[in-house]
Amino acid sequence: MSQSSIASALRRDAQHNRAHILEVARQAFGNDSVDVSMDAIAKLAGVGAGTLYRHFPNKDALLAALLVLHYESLDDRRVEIEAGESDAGRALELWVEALGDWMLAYEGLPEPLRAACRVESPLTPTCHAVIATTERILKAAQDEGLARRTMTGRDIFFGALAIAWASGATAAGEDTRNVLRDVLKNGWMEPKTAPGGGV
Amino acid sequence: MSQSSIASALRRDAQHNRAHILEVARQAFGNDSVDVSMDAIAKLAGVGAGTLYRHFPNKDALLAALLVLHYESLDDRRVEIEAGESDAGRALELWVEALGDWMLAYEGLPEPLRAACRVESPLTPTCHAVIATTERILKAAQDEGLARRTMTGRDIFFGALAIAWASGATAAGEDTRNVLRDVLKNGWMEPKTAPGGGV
DNA sequence: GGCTATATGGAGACTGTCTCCGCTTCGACT
DNA sequence: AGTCGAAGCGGAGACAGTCTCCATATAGCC
Repeated sequence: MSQSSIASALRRDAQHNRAHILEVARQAFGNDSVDVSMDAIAKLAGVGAGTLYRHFPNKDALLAALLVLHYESLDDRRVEIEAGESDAGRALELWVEALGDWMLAYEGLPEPLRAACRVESPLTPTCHAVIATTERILKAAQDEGLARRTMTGRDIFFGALAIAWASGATAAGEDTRNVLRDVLKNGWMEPKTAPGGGV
Repeated sequence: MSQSSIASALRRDAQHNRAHILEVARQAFGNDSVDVSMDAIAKLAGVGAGTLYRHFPNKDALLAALLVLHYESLDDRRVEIEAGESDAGRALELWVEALGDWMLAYEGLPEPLRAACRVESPLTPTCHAVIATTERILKAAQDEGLARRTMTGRDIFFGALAIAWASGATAAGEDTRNVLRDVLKNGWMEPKTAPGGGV
């Protein structure tokens, strides 16, 4: 009874529909890509388009709701990394890896994420949260001299996003993905010896 | 008269229309982005949609025709670089810079370019040509020990493309673009002293 | 000037996002 | 249990984009 106010704000049938739509969308986006049409999702969920749009006013909102769920597991991973890894440099490395996987939870996801960083969208808050976390983990590494101060959390976020976009979910760019990840890593790592080319 | 066989294969009015459409499209894509609709371009050019599609069977084909023109100036730049720069490492650097500009000739261009690398499209040949050139310039740098052998021309192409995509044409990511470009550069440069993190 | 291959333009098929609104159903109150 | 208003539902259809089809118009060779 004393659930959250959100739960009680929705009639029980609506709650069920909402959850069902999310589950169906998760599978549809996961099996194919975010290109699956809203109408198709409505049909798969056995509801009318109106119902779908009542719960999620546009496609980004649906994606955002799905991503918030995913974000929770990303945050769990963050806690895990921060707890288990005392080396701030290694922690950053693990975090960026987790970040890459998160961004590719659904094929085609990088595009709306990028858009959300430019114009307000339902995905925007999640993006900002991820950037802030990246910033924090980066700073810890910087404070220990394990990462250059030339980069910001935002830079790393965009770097990871760009790599996710370029390599996509298809296997086509497996090698390229690994190489670019390595390039990004080298990019933030503090050179052990002489400074390379600065900004 | 003894122009190319292409010219004589088209009636004069068709030649004129084709050229006019190209010019209009160039301006439209340049002022706004590649999102300008085909219908809008047809209207701007004062022709029917049928005429537009007769000359360019789909949007990618139109983009490809435009890009081929741009590719010529990119190739001029390549010749210029190769002639004027004896340092193979510096040549690579200049080439990647030119590459970045070329990829952002029109806002939104990176997306179709990436798609063309995965599935056949009118843009595919141009992409392959650019990758091959990058490979060649990279190899020259590698042979002089100025670039790591861990990267391929394809990797650098995708790296540049990813950066172009992430920073877009809008000014929003000016800093990020520069930082990422630097990261990419550091990524291919042979470390002067001790080897950093390997693959 | 006549004729035919070539070219044209725009209606409309198709697909996708999203809105609107008449009808249904839940569930609180009696 | 029965009533009833608010919450929810579904799907027709508005709108925008890509691209096709074909009746009509035109260039340019005779």
